[in-house]
Amino acid sequence: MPTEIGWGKSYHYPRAILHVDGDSFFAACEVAKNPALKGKPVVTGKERGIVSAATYEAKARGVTRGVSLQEAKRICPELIVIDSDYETYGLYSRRMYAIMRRYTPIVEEYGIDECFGDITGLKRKFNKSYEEIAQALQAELTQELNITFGVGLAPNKVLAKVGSKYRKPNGFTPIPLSDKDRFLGDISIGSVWGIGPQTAAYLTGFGIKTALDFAQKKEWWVKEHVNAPIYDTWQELNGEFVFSLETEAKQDYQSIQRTRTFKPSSSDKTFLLAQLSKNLEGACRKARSHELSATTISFFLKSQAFRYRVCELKLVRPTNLPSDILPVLEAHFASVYRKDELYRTTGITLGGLTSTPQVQGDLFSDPAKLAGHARIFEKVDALTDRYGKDTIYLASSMKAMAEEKKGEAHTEYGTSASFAKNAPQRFAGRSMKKLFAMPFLGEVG
DNA sequence: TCTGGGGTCCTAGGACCC
DNA sequence: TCTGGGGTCCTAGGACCC
Repeated sequence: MPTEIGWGKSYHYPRAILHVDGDSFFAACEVAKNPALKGKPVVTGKERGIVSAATYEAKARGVTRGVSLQEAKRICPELIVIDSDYETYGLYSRRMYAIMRRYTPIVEEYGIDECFGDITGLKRKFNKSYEEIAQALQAELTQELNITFGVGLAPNKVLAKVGSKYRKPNGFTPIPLSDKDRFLGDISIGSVWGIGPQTAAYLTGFGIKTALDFAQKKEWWVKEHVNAPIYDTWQELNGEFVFSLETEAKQDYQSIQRTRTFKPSSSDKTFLLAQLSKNLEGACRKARSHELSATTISFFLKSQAFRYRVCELKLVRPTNLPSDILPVLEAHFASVYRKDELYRTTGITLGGLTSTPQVQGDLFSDPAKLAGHARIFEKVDALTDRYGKDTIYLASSMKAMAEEKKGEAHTEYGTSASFAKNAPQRFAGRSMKKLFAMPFLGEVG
């Protein structure tokens, strides 16, 4: 076994994987951005009405993630509540990735507040042990970003994840192969990366309570009782390197989703359609900003009892314009709507994304009209970029905006429910799942 | 954690074909 | 007319992640 010099005991890592995870990242970014907040109980998530992230000062007073702001204020009256600022978080995120890249080019940008790095074989280059490299990285992150990070060092991603969350905040936990069982015995099966509530409950049924219990199961047993991804997780808990690092910065989306939850719940059809219209606007805007077009859409209503009713459709040609999709959505709304049910959430997903073709349309649609719509939404995007979101929105979204925009001036533009007047008949006789949306476009304005 | 929003991937089972 | 066996593709939905 190779030995390492310079950091207490010598440990062997067949592969040296780092995982870095920001402590209370969103809240920490706010404090880093505005040092006057240092030492104070701060939470983010004002716009959502629940706590997204809380500083340790807030946590010390009993504020936890996910509680309503009302409740949080009650627990901690001096609490400072801030709107989420994803632009800033993204900025800090990129700086975190950049610092990791000083040590290795093999970096996976896994999430806004975390990343993996592979430093296998770099001891000579830095003239340091793996542990020392990890600690140097951690120190640089803290110094330069004014945010603390949990750091894990292990032979693979699953174990590195165990390490980064083992001690908080500002923890560093190396998990060498020879020592891993000591750590795995401490953590519940459900807190292993990749094992969610369902799988945890299933495994607990076999008496598996800790990560160690699971790791020690025989391979034949594991193969027989769990699916492939969980089997891979089992292998990593046993020190194998299975999950490789995805170093390509993810650019393309498989799908784009927008959802809205409202209180109180509603069964008002017009209101729900307006919410979906907002969802659609947002999703299409994002698609346009990435030059993507959808070939399928699905939308849903979620009831108070968290029951989903979903409708999925294929589009006859790729598009990223709400004016194309809205009529289709309206035409099929009835398939998910029950008037005696209260709904809490609406949502829409654009799927089958392809890069937007230069010239949209097919043989049967009017190219001039299509180009006109495209131009209108270019203008909409420009206005939105300049003056902010919700500067301008579809008339069909108005009822959704009414509550949020009380008294504020705003602009509306055309495209209304009348688009879809003839739509239902066009689909007569076809089964729900096999419907194809038709490119019926109406006038704008 | 009585529950916000945005994603990805896996798999069973049906449709269709030879 | 009834019967085999096997492959591929797609979809629906489950499960998980941050």
